[in-house]
Amino acid sequence: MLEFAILGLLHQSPMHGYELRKQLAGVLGGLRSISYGSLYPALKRLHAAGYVSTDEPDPRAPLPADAPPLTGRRGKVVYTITAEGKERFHELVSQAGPEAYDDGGLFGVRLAFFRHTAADVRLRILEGRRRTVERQREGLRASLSRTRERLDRYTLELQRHGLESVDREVRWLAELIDRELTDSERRRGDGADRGDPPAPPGEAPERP
Amino acid sequence: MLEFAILGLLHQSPMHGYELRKQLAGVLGGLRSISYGSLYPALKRLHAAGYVSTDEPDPRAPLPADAPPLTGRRGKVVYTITAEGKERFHELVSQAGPEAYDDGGLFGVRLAFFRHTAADVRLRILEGRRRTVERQREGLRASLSRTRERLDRYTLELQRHGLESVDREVRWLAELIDRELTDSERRRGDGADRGDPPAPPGEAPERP
DNA sequence: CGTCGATGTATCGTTCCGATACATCGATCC
DNA sequence: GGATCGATGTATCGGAACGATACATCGACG
Repeated sequence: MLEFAILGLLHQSPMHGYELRKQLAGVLGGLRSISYGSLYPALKRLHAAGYVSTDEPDPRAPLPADAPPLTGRRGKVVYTITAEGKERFHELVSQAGPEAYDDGGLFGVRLAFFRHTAADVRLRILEGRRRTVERQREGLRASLSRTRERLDRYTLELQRHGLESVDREVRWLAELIDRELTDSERRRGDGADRGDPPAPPGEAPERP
Repeated sequence: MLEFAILGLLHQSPMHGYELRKQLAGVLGGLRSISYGSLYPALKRLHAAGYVSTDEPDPRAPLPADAPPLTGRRGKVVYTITAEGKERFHELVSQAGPEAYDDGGLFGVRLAFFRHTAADVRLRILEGRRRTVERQREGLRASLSRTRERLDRYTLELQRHGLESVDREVRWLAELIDRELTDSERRRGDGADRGDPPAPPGEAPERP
């Protein structure tokens, strides 16, 4: 999941790890942040795989068990996506399998980078997500109506609130799907009538 | 977090690991389930700490690198909470620090076992949770109004939906707190007027 | 009688998190 | 001038939880 998000952000511009973390929190809606204990290992993996490059060309002198103070020339590191990284990102961004929508976290990240995602893939992910959440909702409904009498009021409230949340998410997804369909239809119409380019919708208009 | 939930469930009756997992999923509202990769290590920890006991008295014969098929007499194991475990649970259930409400997952579990929690602790946890979520909401609002123009419509939708969810949670918590206060007042009144026992509210009425 | 789904125990490798240490730099305060 | 404080910044450690998987038993159903 992090792999996708990091490549997506670096795709826009090179960054420090610190900045990466802040952007990530912003994109995910502020609730879900990520910790350094995930970020730096992930960057290391991406670097090892050749998907990102650093400006500092590995000043990793061994110095084993040296002076305990260890004044270790801690320099700032700028991470840049490589050509292979961009390729990898476009490969990831065009996947629409269950892994893209079964996990809510990854789905959020996918949605945040929808502007790099083809229209048909967008639609498949949204519909997949809807089905997943609908199934959750049905399970929840069944469980609730089965055990309503045996639950104390706190557990009941918890489940009621959870069910309402899931319900709202389904409606939200339905709206997104609707808009997606309307846009694609309008785009087809325009394309046939006037030959407009099929620009992905929702792109922030460039402000010169 | 698991420690609390497991002890809470075993507090009601002894169970197999499998049953434990199902109950846990039910209590948490069906969305958040937990995997065996968490459950069995957690049970092992609790067993090592002396908080739960098993019926099978450890038939762990060494047999190192024996026959690869290894027909290993896999018996069912019933986990039972010990006296130390009950003590531990009551210790945990009376804590109202930030750890009880800063993490949403743990908060959910705490709420699910509110019927074992004293009224003042309940109130402190609910109010703490409300403050936490309110802070999240303010951060989200600020971030959204700051960056509204630069976001594409998908990210915007993501944040809008997130904000609405958080908003709903705040209102939900406010309702729970209100009820808590009303009940405690009513309870005081009843106690003074008629000497009713201070039974915790919301208990499922026993059906004989 | 076979096989299929539910019940059941358990581990492996991996991802991710929380806490923490260390370091630099600008602003603000006294 | 200098002290201190918060933001920026890199990094690791131990542990918690996950997803996938293997293995095993058993009742039901065709």
